[in-house]
Amino acid sequence: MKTDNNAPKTLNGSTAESIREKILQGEFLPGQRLSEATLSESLSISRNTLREAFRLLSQEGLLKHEPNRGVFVATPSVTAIIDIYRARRLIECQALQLAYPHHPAKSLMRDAVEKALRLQTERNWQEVGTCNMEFHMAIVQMADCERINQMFSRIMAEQRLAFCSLPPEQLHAPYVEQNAAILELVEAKKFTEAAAMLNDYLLLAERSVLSTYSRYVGEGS
Amino acid sequence: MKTDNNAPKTLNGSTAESIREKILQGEFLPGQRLSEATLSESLSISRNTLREAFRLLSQEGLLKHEPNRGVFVATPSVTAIIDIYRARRLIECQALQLAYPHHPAKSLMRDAVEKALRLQTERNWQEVGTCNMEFHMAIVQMADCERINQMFSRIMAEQRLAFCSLPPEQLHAPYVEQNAAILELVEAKKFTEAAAMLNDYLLLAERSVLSTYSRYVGEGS
DNA sequence: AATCTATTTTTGTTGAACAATATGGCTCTA
DNA sequence: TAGAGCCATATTGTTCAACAAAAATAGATT
Repeated sequence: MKTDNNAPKTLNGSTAESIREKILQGEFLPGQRLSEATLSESLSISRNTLREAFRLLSQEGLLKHEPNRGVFVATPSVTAIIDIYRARRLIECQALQLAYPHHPAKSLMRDAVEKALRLQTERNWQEVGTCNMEFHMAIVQMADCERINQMFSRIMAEQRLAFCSLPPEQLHAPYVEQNAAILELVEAKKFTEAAAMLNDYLLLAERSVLSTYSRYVGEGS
Repeated sequence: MKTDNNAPKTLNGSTAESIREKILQGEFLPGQRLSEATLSESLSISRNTLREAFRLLSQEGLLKHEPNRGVFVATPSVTAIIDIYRARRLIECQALQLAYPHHPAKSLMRDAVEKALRLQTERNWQEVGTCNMEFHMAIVQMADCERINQMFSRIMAEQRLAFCSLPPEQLHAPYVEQNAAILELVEAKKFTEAAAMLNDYLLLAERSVLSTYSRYVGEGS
């Protein structure tokens, strides 16, 4: 087993990683403008290096680059949320149908569900959300497709960004049991039923997120 | 109708566009190393600007960035081709199943098929290949999902890159009729059958490409 | 209040410089 | 001859200072 040495080897790479983290951690808020002068000084790096990191993150969808105006933390709009859930339904449900009985990702699903159940009793919603993401990431891994995995993790990062503007409380709570139910169907090798349930799950989640979103935020661009 | 002003407004953006074009046109060959000093001089731009363009294209998958070694035109390996076709089957077939009768993308499919049939008689394989790509792009657009469209066009760019190393002759020829048959099923609103046929089509295409590939190229990394 | 102009700020781009890392060739040794 | 270590070289990574170009701001004019 090789150590997955994914650590960035260049300064612009590690800078991108650091900014990515700050965005997902909520330190940089959606819509916020990131000034080259200010940020490069506060990170003690040159403007050029920072700009390279910006290009990396823009292509990932976490930053939005407006020529001659600056880079901004992406602000998921209502249409973006709809689009994200549409992509998720397409990818996740199909991945689940392509699954086979003893796929290694199944244990990842189980781990995620059990961990979520545990953390739910502690009311640790932040971590429950992470488990939920891991669960769905595991579903996608069933398709055994590297490119799909990669695009999906980007989509989930974008969605996580949308959640930043929302109250974290019960957003994930009702879904832990749903995940458990889906896992049960998978373990019973009823892949088609599992996919159908997942589809309903995602439709419901979308409606819930959208209504919460429109209550807390005005309108997306 | 607004003019889709997609033209890059910055030099690093237009540089990326220009390099992208040269890669897809075969001017830059897979595996080739792009020297910062040489390229920046031949394009009459500064190294820093070129590096920003490199970061853009690396994230698109057209270039591979190896820290401290340089950037190389991506070289699709056998495993990459397998992965690409797996992603295509997942996305395209599902998009086709999600289609509805009067979707605007259907006319795009028809245009692509008719144009391909015309160009086929002229033995213009280069353009036939482009039509084939447009046909499959149109299929994906049936899903009405911007993020899926975007990732798919990246995947197709990567595949086109793989085709650069291959003789262009009959790679697309037998598929024009297949596309026409799929279109017919779609127009007859038999979406599930169309998806099934597309799946077979892609499995066959994968086998064909792989055998051609292994005949012309040794082994991927 | 709205428009235009001038000022200021910020981004875009450049060139030179140096540090850090890989490359290639060299010698030395076994 | 094959391989290990070492040096010179080339390339990438990063910084800095400067200026051009575009956008944001403020002020003056109508």
